[in-house]
Amino acid sequence: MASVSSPSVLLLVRSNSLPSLIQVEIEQLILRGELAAGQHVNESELAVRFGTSRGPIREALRALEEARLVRSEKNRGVFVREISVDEADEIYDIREALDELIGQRVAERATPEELRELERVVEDMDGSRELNEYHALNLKFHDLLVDFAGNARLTESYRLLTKGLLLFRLRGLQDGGGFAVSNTEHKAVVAAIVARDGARAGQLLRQHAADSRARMHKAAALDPPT
Amino acid sequence: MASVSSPSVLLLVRSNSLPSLIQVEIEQLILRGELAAGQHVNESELAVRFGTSRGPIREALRALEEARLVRSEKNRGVFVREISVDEADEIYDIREALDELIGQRVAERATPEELRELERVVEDMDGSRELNEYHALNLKFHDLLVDFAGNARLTESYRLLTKGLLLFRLRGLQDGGGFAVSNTEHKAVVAAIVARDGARAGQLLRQHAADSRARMHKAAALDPPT
DNA sequence: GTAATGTAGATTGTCAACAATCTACGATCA
DNA sequence: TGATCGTAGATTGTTGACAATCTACATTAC
Repeated sequence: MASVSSPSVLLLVRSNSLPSLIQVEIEQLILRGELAAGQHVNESELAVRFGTSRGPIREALRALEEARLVRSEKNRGVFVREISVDEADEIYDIREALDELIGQRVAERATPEELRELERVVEDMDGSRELNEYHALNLKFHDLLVDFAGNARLTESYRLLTKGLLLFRLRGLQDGGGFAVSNTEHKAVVAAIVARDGARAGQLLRQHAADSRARMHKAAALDPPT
Repeated sequence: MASVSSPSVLLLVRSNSLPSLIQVEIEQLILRGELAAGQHVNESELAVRFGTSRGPIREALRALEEARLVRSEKNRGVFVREISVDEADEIYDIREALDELIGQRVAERATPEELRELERVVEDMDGSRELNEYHALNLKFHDLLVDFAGNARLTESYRLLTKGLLLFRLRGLQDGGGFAVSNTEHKAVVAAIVARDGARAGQLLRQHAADSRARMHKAAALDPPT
């Protein structure tokens, strides 16, 4: 059943086009693993699911292909992309550079209110005892950071890379097999930001990304080598 | 006339899908300025031009929208994107970070043969007296650098950003009004790379991008403030 | 038993037509 | 004169149908 969640759907359909709505919907399907990595995506199936014809579906899939979330083989259709360790490494190379940039910029330009918001999230993580909650807060923390960097295009690029990485994690392994992400690193980053030490904040955030990469490698080593 | 340039077109049509071919074709139209920034893109017009129906055209346009080369307004169609100075600045923020990464990586991993190729291009630029030739060599120089960084995803991201910038330049102004790009900077970069000094190569390449940004600002200041 | 061949069903690629919406321009009225 | 309304043409949004291609399975030949 094509569940319609929001109450004011009409407003969305007025401003956003149908293909773009379908695009985010399929993206959610992929990111939640309902469409597994490597799986073939059936156009007609999606069409009946969303109650449209195949046209808008195909347009959405083209956009997702450009976003590198799916790949397309002529006359065979589109497949959910699966990311190898090497490709994840490539993404991490870029992400580390962007994280450094983010740290610098946030330290330089975050408003006092934004600083408080960052501190609050880190405190909440400290108090969190549940894995899901902790994970959500962690995502939120990094989301806030990019936003506070005050560069829309940077946000866009960063989110795109992150989605690619998520695609890898959904391949089965979960962040180093546990929730090893220590909150002490987050605290150090926030401290540097509050101190307006851009260089240090950038350095710490880059290292944070590097640690995440290391956890990925550790998890991949325990796994069937694809 | 839909000019068919290559002799082995059939091979291309066998492997690549029609929409993806149309996508690069439209992209060329935009990047060459035949479709001017801000201009409305007519689907039917392109359809007859490429000898297809509107379906594949629309798919290609969706991909170009995701690549941020066009924007789309519901029921009004798609328009070639126009980049403001602020947006170009955002892109330059990212590009500087990536250029530093590129410099580092190339210094660390370029093969002797690749080093020679870089040196050759810089020499050719020295000998060049024509603006077009110099410009083409300059583009080639930076293209080689990303390639030699040995990270496909980085290449992809970098090229995407560069296209966005090109979109800005085509708004009328040409690279600081002249060809101010001094070759001495290129030589310094290559020297650092040959010396395998990654840190310095990265720093120099970042500075090179920053200079390019400065030229853009200079040109924008002479222009009607959009 | 295995490999090659052939066929049926399913899926993608493309198209042409129709409905919905927008835009430009002229008519009408105060 | 100026503003409002309404209509005609053009353009986009979406659909259903058809052709081309692929995939899986059964049949045949060796």
